[in-house]
Amino acid sequence: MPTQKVTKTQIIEIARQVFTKQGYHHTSMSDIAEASGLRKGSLYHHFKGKEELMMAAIDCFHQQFKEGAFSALNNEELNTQQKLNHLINYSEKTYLEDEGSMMANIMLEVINTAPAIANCIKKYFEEWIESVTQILSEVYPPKGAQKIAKESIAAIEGAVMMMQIFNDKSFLTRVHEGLRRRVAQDILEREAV
Amino acid sequence: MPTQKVTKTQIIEIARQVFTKQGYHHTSMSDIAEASGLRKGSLYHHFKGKEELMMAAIDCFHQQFKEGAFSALNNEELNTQQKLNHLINYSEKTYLEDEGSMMANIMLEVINTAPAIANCIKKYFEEWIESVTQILSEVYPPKGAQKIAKESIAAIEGAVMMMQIFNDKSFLTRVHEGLRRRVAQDILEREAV
Amino acid sequence: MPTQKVTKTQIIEIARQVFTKQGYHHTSMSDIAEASGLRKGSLYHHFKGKEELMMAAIDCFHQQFKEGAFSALNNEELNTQQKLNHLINYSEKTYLEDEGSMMANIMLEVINTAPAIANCIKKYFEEWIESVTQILSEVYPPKGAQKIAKESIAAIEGAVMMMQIFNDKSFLTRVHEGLRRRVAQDILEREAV
Amino acid sequence: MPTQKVTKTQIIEIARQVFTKQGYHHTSMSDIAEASGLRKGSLYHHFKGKEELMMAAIDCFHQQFKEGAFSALNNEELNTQQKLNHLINYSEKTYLEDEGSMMANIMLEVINTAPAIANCIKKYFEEWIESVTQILSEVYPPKGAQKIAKESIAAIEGAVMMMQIFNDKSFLTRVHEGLRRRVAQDILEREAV
DNA sequence: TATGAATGAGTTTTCATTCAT
DNA sequence: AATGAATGAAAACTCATTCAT
Repeated sequence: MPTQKVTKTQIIEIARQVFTKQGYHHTSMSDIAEASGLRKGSLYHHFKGKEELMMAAIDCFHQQFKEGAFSALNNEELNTQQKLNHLINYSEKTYLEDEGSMMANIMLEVINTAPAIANCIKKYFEEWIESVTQILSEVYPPKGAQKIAKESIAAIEGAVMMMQIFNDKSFLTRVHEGLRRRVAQDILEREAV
Repeated sequence: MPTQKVTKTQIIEIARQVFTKQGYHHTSMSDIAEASGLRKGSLYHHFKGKEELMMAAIDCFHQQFKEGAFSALNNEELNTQQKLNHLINYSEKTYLEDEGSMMANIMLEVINTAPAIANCIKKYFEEWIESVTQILSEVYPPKGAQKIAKESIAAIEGAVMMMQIFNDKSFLTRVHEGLRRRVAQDILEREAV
Repeated sequence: MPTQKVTKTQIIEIARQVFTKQGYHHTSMSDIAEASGLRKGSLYHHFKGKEELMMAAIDCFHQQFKEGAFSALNNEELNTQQKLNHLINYSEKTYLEDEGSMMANIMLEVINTAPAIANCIKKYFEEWIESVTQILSEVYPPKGAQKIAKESIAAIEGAVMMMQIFNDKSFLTRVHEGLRRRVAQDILEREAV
Repeated sequence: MPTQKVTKTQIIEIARQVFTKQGYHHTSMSDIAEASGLRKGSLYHHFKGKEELMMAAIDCFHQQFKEGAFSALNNEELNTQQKLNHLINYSEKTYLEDEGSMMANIMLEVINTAPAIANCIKKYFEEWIESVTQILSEVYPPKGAQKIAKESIAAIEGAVMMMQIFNDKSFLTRVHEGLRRRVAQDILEREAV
């Protein structure tokens, strides 16, 4: 019937959840339709196709992550350690809540099969690395900063994966705890100099 | 009089490559048939179905990893550090050659959609963790050994993922280099005690 | 307070163009909506459905042809040759402008699939033949008049088709030129008798 | 079931008939499947898609026309008039049997919507014109030969269309009769010179 | 063994149409 | 009048699987 049943934003949020659980290729438009209470055809009123819907879900996550995590970056009231802790805490919270990393899960699936989507996700990781690098540059030399940023994010993604595999959140909490400690220590050392 | 064109082992090896590139759900039996020079129907003489073929590929990889990596475990001529370095080297070599981790790629895809396969892969990771833990137990207390094993493997898998995303092997080489250094240092310290 | 954006007549004219280019079955209501600056749903305020819209376009063309071509029929100031030349000129002009014959294009498509539309178009051709026959009857015996009328119209439609296929207007201009010459000659001969 | 039910050639022949009746866009793969006693999916075992099937039907018709009509061209035992009469007879017979011209019907539908198909059909008309031109060149000057060829073929196609519209075969028989007479007369005149 | 043919269930997508606002 | 949302039916196409040869 012709009145609005679900907003576009709601559909995207639902799609995000379904895609996170089932992956890109194994999620059908029917699945998302059913989950959102619409009929298959109605989805095409809001999105040109499955790919566009997937990218909308990615952009939605990216945007939220930006606002939630990267926002601290430009907050001048926070010192380096506070900024990093904010990022670490936000990352931990998000991945725990989602019980996995949509970005990683989808990425591995589409990297050789859906370049448009892969590109979308790549930008997310680039931006994440870039943000962390930027903060770390306040205490490390540029090259070292980027190296640590890459290492840390890789470690987090690896931990999220293991968390999913073993259904064991300690993988995630430990990496984040480790990062927090490392940051504290390194900053202490720098300041001592 | 149809003579054997491709051996079962060859098919598995080819399937492993295709699955690694394209994932489980996006790889069709046609894809594998084409890649192996057979027709679709012929695959069913060797495997009951797609799932069995996938699991054969997983088992094959698992077996190779076992022989290649875990073998060092029981070699009494090697000391702890040598054993660990062997493991680290083998891991690095394998992931570099495959340009990705089939186990991780497939796992994330099937974890909620194909439990039989997921279980198969889970065992691989369990065994890997177990093996590393065992070696580390020669120098660390049991709890700590397992913790480090989990951390290290998570870090490696995260690095493999990033390597794929950014098409940059340094993610992988750096983690392995880091592990080598850590092992050397830790063992030195223990021995000093 | 929705004010009128496009008149019904304008929609029909636009539909006529789109149908001429793309045919009946391959033209969607969306296509026509888009071309006319309306949304799909709005078309249904003016027409019961696609079929009615198609028939409106046909009727519109038919009406124009009637006024433009057949009008000469009852003009008592014109002699037979002038009437025929008027018809021939109008036909040539119309088909050149439209770069094709909507009536023919649509007819062949719907003849076995949409009888209501087919009937509509059939009437157009009947009327056209009838009109030409009527004029020709002023110089030919009735049977012969109809025969020539049918032949001429068939020749024109065949030429329009070839014009579209080869994107070559000479097919059309030559047939019309041939008809003009034939008319002139035949009438001369009759008068000589 | 896995044994062959219909040959590829039979499918093409059936498709040709269905396409001729219903046109390209309004014929679904289901229609053809049903008409040929196969299931929808099975058609894709023989043809990559609808377009390929359509083109196969076109090629089949083209080939038959070539063998049936154009063959006389190179038969040195026939004189010009005999060759032309063969062509005219074959054309008449074919269009009467098919109760329409698939080539014309489909062409008008796809000319702006499926260029690959349009091109296929265009080649058929080009070849037809070329063949007639070649024979006519034996009695007419080259330019005149081609002009008459084009005119004749356009006239035939127009007549076929009218035959379909009015379900009246006399359109077709008369054009062909006219052509036969014209040929006879022209050749007589030339010989008189 | 190998394969070509067939199939049913499912995929993404299109589309004419309806209707509350 | 206009429109955005919704929908059911059907379109083209895919694919894992079966089986006679």
